[in-house]
Amino acid sequence: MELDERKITILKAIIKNYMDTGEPVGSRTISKYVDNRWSSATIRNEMSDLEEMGYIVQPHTSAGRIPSDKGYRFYVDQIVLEKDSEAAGVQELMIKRIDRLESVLKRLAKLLANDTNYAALISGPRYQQNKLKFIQLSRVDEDKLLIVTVLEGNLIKNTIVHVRDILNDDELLNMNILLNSNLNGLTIEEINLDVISRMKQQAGSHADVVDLVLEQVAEVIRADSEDLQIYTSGATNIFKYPELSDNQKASELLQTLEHTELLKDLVDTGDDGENGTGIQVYIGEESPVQAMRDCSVVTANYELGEGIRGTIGIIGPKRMDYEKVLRTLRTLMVQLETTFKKEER
Amino acid sequence: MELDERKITILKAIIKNYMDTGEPVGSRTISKYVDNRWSSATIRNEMSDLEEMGYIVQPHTSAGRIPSDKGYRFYVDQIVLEKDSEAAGVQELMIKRIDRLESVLKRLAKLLANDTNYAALISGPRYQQNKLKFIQLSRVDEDKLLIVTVLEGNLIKNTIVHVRDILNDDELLNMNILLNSNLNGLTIEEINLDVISRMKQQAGSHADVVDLVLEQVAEVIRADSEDLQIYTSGATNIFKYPELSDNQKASELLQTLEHTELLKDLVDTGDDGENGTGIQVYIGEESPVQAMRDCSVVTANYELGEGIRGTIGIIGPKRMDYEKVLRTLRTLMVQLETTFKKEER
DNA sequence: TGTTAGCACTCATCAGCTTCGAGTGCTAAT
DNA sequence: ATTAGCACTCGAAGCTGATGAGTGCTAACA
Repeated sequence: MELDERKITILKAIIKNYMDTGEPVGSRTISKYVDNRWSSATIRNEMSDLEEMGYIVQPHTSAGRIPSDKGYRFYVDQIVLEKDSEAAGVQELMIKRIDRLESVLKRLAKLLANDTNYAALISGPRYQQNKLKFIQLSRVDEDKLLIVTVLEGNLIKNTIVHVRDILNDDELLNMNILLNSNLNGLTIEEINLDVISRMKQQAGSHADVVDLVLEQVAEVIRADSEDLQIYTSGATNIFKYPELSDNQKASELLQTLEHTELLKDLVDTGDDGENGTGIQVYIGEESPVQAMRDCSVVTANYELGEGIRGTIGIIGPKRMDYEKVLRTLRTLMVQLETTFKKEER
Repeated sequence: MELDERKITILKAIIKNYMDTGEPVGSRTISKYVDNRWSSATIRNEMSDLEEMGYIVQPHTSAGRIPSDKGYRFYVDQIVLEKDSEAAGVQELMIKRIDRLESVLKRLAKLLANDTNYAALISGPRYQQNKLKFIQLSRVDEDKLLIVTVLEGNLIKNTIVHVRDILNDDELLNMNILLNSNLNGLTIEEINLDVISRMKQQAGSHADVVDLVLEQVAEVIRADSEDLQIYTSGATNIFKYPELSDNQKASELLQTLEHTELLKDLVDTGDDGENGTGIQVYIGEESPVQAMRDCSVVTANYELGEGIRGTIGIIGPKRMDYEKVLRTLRTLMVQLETTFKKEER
């Protein structure tokens, strides 16, 4: 059987209606929706066909129809196809003054959740190869040193360590020079025994400080590549959609959103999306996360230059407003990139 | 009417039972619970009295009784009274290696939620008066400076700024000396026009760099005192308690836990608790947060020395295991303090 | 041949009803 | 003062029938 013009019109009408109401939609409703172009009986026949073809399903006999995963998939593909070239509409999303990337991401997730009324998820950037850019030792107390480690991509980490061996100002300056001249531009793999022993030799009586610093630096880099940061926001938005908010499902979904380690499958994809936009849509069972099989998930990969990449995602009911979500995500990508570029200037 | 020995025994039995089951408890149950010391009829008379005195309520006629807020209050006061001197039992709570305070707090919240099966809340420390301890400028790129600001209490903030005016190494060194000699030990209020103009004068041709740095420092300090960090964990634990997990209540509670600004009333109290332990128990309506009127909230204030204070809290059903929660929180305080002291050494 | 009107049928939902059992309050006996 | 007994209450659970939205099928129509 072929998906002819009329079937497509009816299918779209069903999906649109279901998106609005969340209720199964019947043949009479559709008949009215298309200005009685066809009677409910005709619609019924077509619906019967559409069901046979797998685009819609009946939750139970003599209820209206709701779109199946395949139906949504068709709809989404249509949208992506039709609207992709269209200029993204102006959004009122505003990213204000930036302090730390982390706080931006958190705020962004909140904005996104508010704007869409779905749950939002955002992963902190992962850095491909962590090259050391800069190390700075400073004394903050008599016996405490502050180690500031700057990695490629201007990722900054601080550590305070206690030292037994107290350096005077000149020694500290020399130590800084020593560290930077030896370590700058190296990845953690490149800091081998050879480098270390050379540094220790140069450090002379303060070799143990070198040890201490290296240990902390290694720690910092490891910690950074290990735990992927994921922030979520608006998780409770799911209560706005009856089909998700029965206790069993809501509980499961919220628990998943709370335990970010369960979400890493969503942000792990280096995939650029089927159409090169970096945007991916998972409908129902397509989702890699078990608890989201009754939802749709839209993810987008952002890239802030220098190989710093992360993911933004929206989790909502299958009847989510794909058009809006896709539009919002696209706009956001652009905004995030420009804002960040301006910041970096 | 007096709360005699028998009434107390019965009241405790009711509360204990209700804590276990979450169901209203009837006279026969209590009669069995006290090894038939009294018959169900006697218990009924006593329960009638207890109800009249306000310690228990009937959710509806011919249901068993459940403790009222006043009943719980009595119970908690008893526990605090009886067990306060007792040495806190050994806890398996372990705080491992510390990197940043923030991550410790997050992990702590998670631990706490797991351990208790209630929702946990933890507020980052607020610093009473933010004195500048140390400022360090470093060049990270040709035209970018890293400003590391260390506040009293070793709170470290990083900012990267773009500079038009490029300093060479010597100038940078001098700028660092200039900044530190003028600003160290000052609170933000103390950085007045006088100080600023003096610094600009000393900076000579690089006065605009001073402006830039001061602006960022002011920003850092303001941001820090403004937004109180609150982390929550285990919010979905509330689904484990039927009396909290109907859709209406669960949704409201989870939304409140998600919007941390609504929680600040819980952590705002400089109060040390009625008995000087820094622990406070809010039962039902006593809670300052509207959405928690069906819960109990236990908060504890921690102090990491140098006026750095924050709050840890547990949110659970009114029938929470107060004894365990109080014990856990007390132990945690001690652990947090010692771990942190060791870290600071 | 495609479209439509009509009709019998299905099934979720809801209100009203009954039954069941846990639990109470009261009274009279111990 | 305590207890046994009994009538009573009320929520929960199950059943019933009415309602109505929606379907599939058939026969008539253009």
